[in-house]
Amino acid sequence: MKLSHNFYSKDALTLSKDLLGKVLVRKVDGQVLKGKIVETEAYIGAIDKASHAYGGRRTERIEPLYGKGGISYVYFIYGMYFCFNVIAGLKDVAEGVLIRAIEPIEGIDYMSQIRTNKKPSELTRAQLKNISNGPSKLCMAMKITKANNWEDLVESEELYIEDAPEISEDNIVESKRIGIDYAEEAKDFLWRFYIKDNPWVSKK
DNA sequence: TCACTGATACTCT
DNA sequence: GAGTATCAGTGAA
Repeated sequence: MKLSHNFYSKDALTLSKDLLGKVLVRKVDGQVLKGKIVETEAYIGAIDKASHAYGGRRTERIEPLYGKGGISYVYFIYGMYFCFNVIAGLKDVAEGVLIRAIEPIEGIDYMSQIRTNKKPSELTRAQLKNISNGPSKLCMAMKITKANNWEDLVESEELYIEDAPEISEDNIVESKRIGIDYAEEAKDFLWRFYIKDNPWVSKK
């Protein structure tokens, strides 16, 4: 079942944990691609130097962050890559959750084709994980681009998140976030969450 | 398996 | 013009 607006109407930290184990669904080119969310990061604009919206900054690029919960925010980074975020909270509150890694469930053949031009059976274990164990990798695997920016995950039929059994607290690991060394004290916030012992997590 | 580094283009100052 | 919420390739063990 597709998650409702209600699910997203909470703060980013809670949503980050709640999203673990849920299933990201992408329909593209007549294919159905599904992946279990295994790693997330919270970004809270008001207090977080690592957030694009820190200190109330508001530009056209980050405008989706201020939108209502449940819309997508896809941004371009390092000249080559996309990252996919889910917006949390209410309108005009800049909170979001970065999806860092997924575990492919359905459409693996197609994702493998996109990423390596080979069938999954031809890949080594390492290559198989490499399909989606990182924020930009999962975007490539699922063909998420800037065209999917500002998409409503509750209304859309091409990009949404399905409900799945909750992950127990015991299996959620909190950790420091990644790739934000410039953010001073904010880089030490334990705002990254991942599913314990899941091989698809980008970094332990 | 791990550490290091270049690629690359979009956004804000 | 500078900086960036990253990745793939390389080389050494």
